[in-house]
Amino acid sequence: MSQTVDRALRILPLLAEGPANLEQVARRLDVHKSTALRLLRTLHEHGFVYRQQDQRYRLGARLFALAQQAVEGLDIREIAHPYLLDLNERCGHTVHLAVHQDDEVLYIDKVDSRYPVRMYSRIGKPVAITVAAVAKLLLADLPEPERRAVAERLDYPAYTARSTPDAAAFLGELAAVRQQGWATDFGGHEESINCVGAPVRGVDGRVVAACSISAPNVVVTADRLLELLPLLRRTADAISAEYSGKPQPLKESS
Amino acid sequence: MSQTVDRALRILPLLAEGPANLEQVARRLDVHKSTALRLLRTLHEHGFVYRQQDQRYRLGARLFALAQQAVEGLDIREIAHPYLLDLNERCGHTVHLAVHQDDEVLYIDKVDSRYPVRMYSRIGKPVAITVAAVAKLLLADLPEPERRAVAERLDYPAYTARSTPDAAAFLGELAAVRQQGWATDFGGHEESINCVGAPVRGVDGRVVAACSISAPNVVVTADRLLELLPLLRRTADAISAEYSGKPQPLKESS
DNA sequence: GTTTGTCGTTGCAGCATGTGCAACTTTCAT
DNA sequence: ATGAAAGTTGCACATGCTGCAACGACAAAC
Repeated sequence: MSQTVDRALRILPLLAEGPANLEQVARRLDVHKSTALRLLRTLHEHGFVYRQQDQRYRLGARLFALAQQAVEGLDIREIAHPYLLDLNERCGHTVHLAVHQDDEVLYIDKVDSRYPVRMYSRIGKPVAITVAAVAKLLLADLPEPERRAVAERLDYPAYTARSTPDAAAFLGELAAVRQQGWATDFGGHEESINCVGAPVRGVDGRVVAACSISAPNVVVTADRLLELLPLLRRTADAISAEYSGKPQPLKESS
Repeated sequence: MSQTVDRALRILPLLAEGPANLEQVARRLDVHKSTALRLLRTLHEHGFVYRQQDQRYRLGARLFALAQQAVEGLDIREIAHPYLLDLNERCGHTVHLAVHQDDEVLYIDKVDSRYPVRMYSRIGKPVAITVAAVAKLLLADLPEPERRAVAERLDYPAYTARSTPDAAAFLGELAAVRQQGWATDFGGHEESINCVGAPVRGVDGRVVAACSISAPNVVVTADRLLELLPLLRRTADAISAEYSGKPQPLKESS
């Protein structure tokens, strides 16, 4: 739309390929040297471009700083919330969003079931880390040594007969979860409550959060709950896309 | 320099603080709404800016992708080389540059001593990982569980009486190195050779490489070698700065 | 030491391009 | 329904961007 800005922005991906001097930039933009010079100067003043000793231009630190600041400033909860509402709208069950921090997995958002039977959980409350689907997803993404270290640090309370018994079993389960890209908790925390979860990933592919659908046996069986998996995964992927700033996440596709 | 581009670029840090709508952007740029709209559209077309459901603008994925690509494309060796030459020029000793990969620490560049007595090392050769100063620097920066895992995987050959004896000693040394920001190897590999090293860091502060000065006892004592530490650290910091694309790394200051 | 070539930089005239305005549309709250 | 608030469009004007050509700096070639 704006010719000048358009040209300036085209310089950046060009420099991302590797350093380039003024003439190369001018040629690839198909503009006069002096024009390229002015654009580069402007980019330089803003720190987006940097000039190394041999006078060639490179991408500058500002770019990295910006990207980092933007990532830090992102609030998953804010972004995810409308999607969680929508998911709850479609399936009717309780929906959770959780993140990992300091050896704990915390619920940071929740949309209650529309059915009269609710499950006990609270925003800000640590989840049962050894059994919850969201916890498995978040821990499964850790690098191997750290995953093992955490697993060995944890206690394994026998909430039910189906609770994860020990670190070895937990690590095995994490490997499976990592592999398949989703997780379940069938009565591992409370005998009558089942749960499926899917990961939310950031730009770099790392799992930054996990969301889940939970429902008691009396409302849906585990099998029926699993049928919601595609919907859940689509939702998680949509949140990931928006969180990563992916283009065209607009719902209007006509 | 270029008004249009300048305005467009000022939008980015503004959005890094958090999402903003058209009017807010226009107000902060002190331009008419329609002007801001055109700039945002151009940024949008290039993927630098992204529009979330509530119509507010955010930084887009392109920015992250660019930053990442730029980082990957950076060749430490190419950037560091002139600094290593300069360092060698000033101190006269052998200078090394090393990186960490796959449980090994490799020399990737070397400038030979000006003294007749050379030390044995080759570019591309794995260093003695349990004793070398550069290895300590690179491993000390790993997250705790991984550091421990690596330390326990290693063998601890007794090259000399002063070689690191076992994993516990190594981890202790790594902790100290991490703390002080530099490392030494006094006769741990070859009885008569000493070495000081300093880390090169990337934008995010992580250690991406390490450089060192090595010299045999017959040329300088360990004490004299340590006097070169400030020079070495300045060099490493200069490489870090350029590698991170920091502004004004031009030697002309006046 | 001069010449030649390459590349970055500057000043300027002309007009393409970006600007602000005002009117229109859309969205949302009341 | 009605109004306000925010986004969008078309247009006339002149700002500020463009390309040119000339200059300067530097290095290589002879």
